[in-house]
Amino acid sequence: VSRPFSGAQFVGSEVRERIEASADRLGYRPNAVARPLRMESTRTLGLVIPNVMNPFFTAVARAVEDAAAEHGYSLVVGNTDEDPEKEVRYLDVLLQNRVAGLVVSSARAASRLLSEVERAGIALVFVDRYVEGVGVPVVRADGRAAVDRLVGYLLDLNHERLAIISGPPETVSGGERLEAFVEGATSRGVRVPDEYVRIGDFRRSGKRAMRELLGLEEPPTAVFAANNLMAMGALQALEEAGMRISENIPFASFDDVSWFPLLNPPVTVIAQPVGELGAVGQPGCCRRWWRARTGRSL
Amino acid sequence: VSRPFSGAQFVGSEVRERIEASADRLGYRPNAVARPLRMESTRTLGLVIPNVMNPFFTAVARAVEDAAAEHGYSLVVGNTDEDPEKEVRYLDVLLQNRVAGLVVSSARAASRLLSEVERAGIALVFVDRYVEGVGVPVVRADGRAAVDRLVGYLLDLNHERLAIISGPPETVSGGERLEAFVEGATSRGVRVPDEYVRIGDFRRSGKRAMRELLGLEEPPTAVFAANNLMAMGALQALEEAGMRISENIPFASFDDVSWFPLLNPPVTVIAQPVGELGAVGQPGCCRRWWRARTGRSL
DNA sequence: CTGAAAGCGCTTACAG
DNA sequence: CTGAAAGCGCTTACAG
Repeated sequence: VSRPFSGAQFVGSEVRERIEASADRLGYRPNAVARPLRMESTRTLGLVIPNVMNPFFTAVARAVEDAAAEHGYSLVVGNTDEDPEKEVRYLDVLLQNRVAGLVVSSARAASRLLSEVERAGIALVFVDRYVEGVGVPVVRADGRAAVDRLVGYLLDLNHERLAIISGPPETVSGGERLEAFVEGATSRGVRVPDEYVRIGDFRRSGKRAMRELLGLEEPPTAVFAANNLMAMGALQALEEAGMRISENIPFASFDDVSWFPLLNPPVTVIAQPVGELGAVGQPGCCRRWWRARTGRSL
Repeated sequence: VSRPFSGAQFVGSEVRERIEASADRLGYRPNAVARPLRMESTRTLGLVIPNVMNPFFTAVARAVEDAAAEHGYSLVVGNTDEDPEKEVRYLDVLLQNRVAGLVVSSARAASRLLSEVERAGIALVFVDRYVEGVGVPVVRADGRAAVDRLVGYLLDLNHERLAIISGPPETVSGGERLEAFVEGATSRGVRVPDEYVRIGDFRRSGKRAMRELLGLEEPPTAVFAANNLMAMGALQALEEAGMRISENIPFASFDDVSWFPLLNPPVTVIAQPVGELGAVGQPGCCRRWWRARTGRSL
């Protein structure tokens, strides 16, 4: 009975018809749970991210789900809230469920489990953030060049007092963007003083950071937020201070967000090509993504 | 060997220790795929929504995932793009995978499959949109009272030319909001002329609708968009026309969005308590959600 | 081409 | 308390 359902096996047309008729009549639906037990491989993928509510990861989730569905895979999603413990828990459940592959944006503490994943030979890809020492492909846009160009752009606008609301420098994206920002300025002969560098958390910290910047004796004349959430907090602080973006302070953000254009004048943005994410590893893709190979290749 | 792993069965402590030691040494991880084959019930839930990128559904996805995780369930997500065919495909895959339960915001064409789900005794709940004739609990905020209050608010502001960018009237939310809007005005002695009622699609249509409204000989003095996406389009159109929200045209939206407060002056909003969604059906919850019982109870 | 059978990794009566 | 065994629904050699 199984044969007509499991692809092109040898089945006579008479038998096939008889089986299909009965199946229809009985409302039979193959049990996808039993199959992998025999096949040793599920058609399920896991996505572990800090939080879908972050627009960047919303887009990631959509892109990954699309790509998964296209290939007949289901996507299980887990939100870690940057909590290493939750990350471990999700990974463990996913491994117990024998997912065929894993897309992870790691809170970077689960390296033990992740090495295990690697050893188990389960397909694993990092998005955006990765864990040092786990030899696995990373899919992320390299922001260096973009940040550098942004700095040039701001300086061309005659804003010499450049401030950055940075992510944690010990994270890959945080460090990279901060470094590129400071170096971009320095290389153009502009110093970024320490008080113009506010270290944030990539989350809620943007508001406080912007307040602090506005409270300085000599506030900056342009501000760059290193991701979308901090940008949003910073914009709130500006709003509260009664300042217009870009009229008073030109404002730039890493990560685009659908509503930035609605602000007047709009925020300057470094957009990551998130929609293409799902397609990475497929033919013809993707010049704009950086595929770091710290080990195994994609 | 199974016993120590599957809850409080009778196992001697000596045997238990021996087993656990070996398990540790061998890196054994129970196979969660094999279990339901015997148990007849997975610990997986399915969420089928139009699109996670819609902020309302992003919040739904997060709330449902949280609730699922809390109870030890995994969440599989599918985006239908309002395409009934995709909806059927997702539901079919989910059924094949024998999910324990299903949370669906339906594109309303899959009623055949949904009835099947119902018959199969799989837990099924609709969020926001439901399918007529499928006797299943619906979780949604009833917008009637809120829309009515909004209309009162706008009229109190002396805006008599009220326009609505409505969703499809044949959808539950679309019809309900449109009706409440028109009746709210009428009951207060204000007529809403036909040209102030633009029927949209709950998606991209907001922009065109707002353009049309602005192009009228006598444009409205206040506009209400019946969901977040159309609101966004409408705001774009306002922006393009060089108009400030609320200074020129007070603008209201169904669904809150995190960035509305950043607009100046902010959009008036009818917020749905999405965060509570995951908690519905749990003790002490939720006065603000409407649990329609078209049949079986939650 | 087709039927009968083994086995994937669990859970759970069943006997001891 | 513990071991041996059946059976969940598939897939896939194997023999006919």
